[in-house]
Formats: sequence, structure tokens, C-alpha cells
Amino acid sequence: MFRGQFVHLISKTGRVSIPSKFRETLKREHKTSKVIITLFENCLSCYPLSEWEKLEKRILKLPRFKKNTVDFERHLIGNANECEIDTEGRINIPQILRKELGLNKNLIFVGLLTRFEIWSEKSWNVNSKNSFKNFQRSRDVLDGI
Amino acid sequence: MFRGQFVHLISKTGRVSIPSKFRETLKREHKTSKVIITLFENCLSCYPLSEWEKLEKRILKLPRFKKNTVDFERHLIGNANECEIDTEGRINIPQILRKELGLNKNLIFVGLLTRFEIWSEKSWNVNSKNSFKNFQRSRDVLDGI
DNA sequence: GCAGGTTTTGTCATATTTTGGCATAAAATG
DNA sequence: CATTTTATGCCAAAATATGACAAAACCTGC
Repeated sequence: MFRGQFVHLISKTGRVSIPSKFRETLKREHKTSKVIITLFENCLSCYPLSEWEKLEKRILKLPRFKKNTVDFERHLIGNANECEIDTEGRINIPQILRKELGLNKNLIFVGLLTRFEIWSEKSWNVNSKNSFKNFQRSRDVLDGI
Repeated sequence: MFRGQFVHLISKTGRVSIPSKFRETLKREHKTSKVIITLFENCLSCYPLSEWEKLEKRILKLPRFKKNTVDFERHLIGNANECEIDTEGRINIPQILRKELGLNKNLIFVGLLTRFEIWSEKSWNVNSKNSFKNFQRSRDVLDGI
């Protein structure tokens, strides 16, 4: 499972190293060094290939010419990139995604069990305040499960 | 599977290179370098030959003389062009299609699993705002599958 | 706090991809 | 059939991504 928070530096060419704990999880629990990175709200959402493929199978069952489906695909699949982790544990984040989110300098990696997220430091700081408020409000949710 | 988004430049003569990742997918998963390009809404929809043939089979099952069917066919089939990818990975987009969509300068390639789309930068920007709204609305859809 | 290993980052060389240009071939036009 | 337009093949420059190596920073156990 992916857990915790890490700050890494992205290079001018868009390279950044994946936290070694996440690499460890990928290898041990998912038996892969490939991740799919896609745009999700204000950050990048990263899935181990196997997890992502489950999602794709579900999408392929939707009526594929329906406007809603197409738009949904355009967003989710249209921003998805397969990245292979190199020998030093780095990936290359496509320019288009970097631009979209303003990724430079410090990136925040956040583990979320079956996937992890990548944030620019700036939006992370803004967003984490909000999500803390939401957390405060919704801490009772779990008691309902 | 086709995924992700790429910006490529189209030449004055209508030539544009297909993203290498898409070429890779065509070769590996579809064993072809031929694509069928057709008009769909405000963009070009591109199918590997084999996927296109599946689509044709489905279309042949529609009630053949119904107005809807004929209109659909005129549009989708009537604008379909077979394009072969050349040695540098480029295709030539027929003038009629270029004109119809106002394709010049930057084109956006969008992967949609079994097919991909080509947009003019302008209409993509307009459309992606809408598709983001639809995405927001339909992200829960998947939880129901 | 320090030695030893691991992880992260920087740099440079190499390979791949994308683009531009030009010459030739094919097709359309009158 | 000659002329113009459009498409294709080929080469090479420019931009981008990838691989390898090594320095720097960071843990960890002692």
C-alpha cells in the first residue's frame, strides 16, 4: 500500500524520482515498474499498471459513442501516460502535464493506498488546508462503514 | 491502448507526424501501419484498420434504410479515408478534412483506448472545458459498473 | 557523531522523435 | 496534352527523451 508524503525535485527536462518506498510497493505488491499517470483535478494521479487496466476494462464496457462517455474518456484517458521507472528510479513527466499543473522545483508525492498523487508544492499547500477542513467535517464517515 | 495527449505541427501540405507512442501501439497491438481517419463531431477520429472493420460490421446491422442510419453513414463512412503512415511516421490529412476542421499549425492528438482523435488546438481548448464538466458529472458513473 | 549503505540529484553522451526542405511523382484541371 | 496543383520519398537539422555514471544528501545502526 502507498502511504505517506515525500518531497522531490523535478529537473528542467521533466524528470523526477519516485520515492523509494513507493517503488518498493510497486515491485512487491504490484510486480511492475510501470505506472499510469493521469490528470485528476489539480494533481496527477498515479496507478500501478495492473490497477489502471482494471479501470480501463470497466470503461470499455460503457456505450462508446455516447457523448458522456466520450467526454469522460477524453479527459481521463486523454491525459493518461504510461511511464516506465528507469534504473535510478526516475520517470519522465510529459511536458503537457507539467505545463497544465505548473510543475517545477518541488513536487509532493502523497500515498493513497492503491495509488499515489503528485502535486506542485504550491497547490498542495492550498489544497491541503481545504482537505483538512473536509477531514474535520467527515471524520465520522468511517464509523458508518 | 491509445492514451495521452500530444501536440504536433501540421505542415502547409497537410502532413503531420503521428505520436510515436501511437505508432508503437498500432504496430504492437494492431499489427498495422494503416489507419482510417474520419470526421466525428468537431474532430477527426482515427481507427486502426482492424478496429474500423469491427465498427463497420456493427453499422451493417443497423436498419439500412432508416433516415438516422443513412445520415450517420453519410457522415462517418462518407468521410472515411485510409491513410498509410510513411517512413518518418507521418500521414497526409486530405485537404477536405483539413478545411472542414480548420486544421493548421498545432494539432492535438488524444488517445481513447481503441482509437484516437485529432483536433485543432482551438476547438480542443473550447471542447475540453465542456468535457471536463462532463467528466466531473460522470466520474461517479464508473463506481456503478 | 560517525562509517557504510541507500537514495536522490546533476551532468553529459547517445538515441529517438519531430520538423523542415527539396526533388520527384502522381493527380487534377482546363 | 501541357500546366498546375497536390502528394510522396528522402535527407538532415532541431528538439526531446533516455541511459549511464558519479557526486551529494540522507538514513541507519552502532
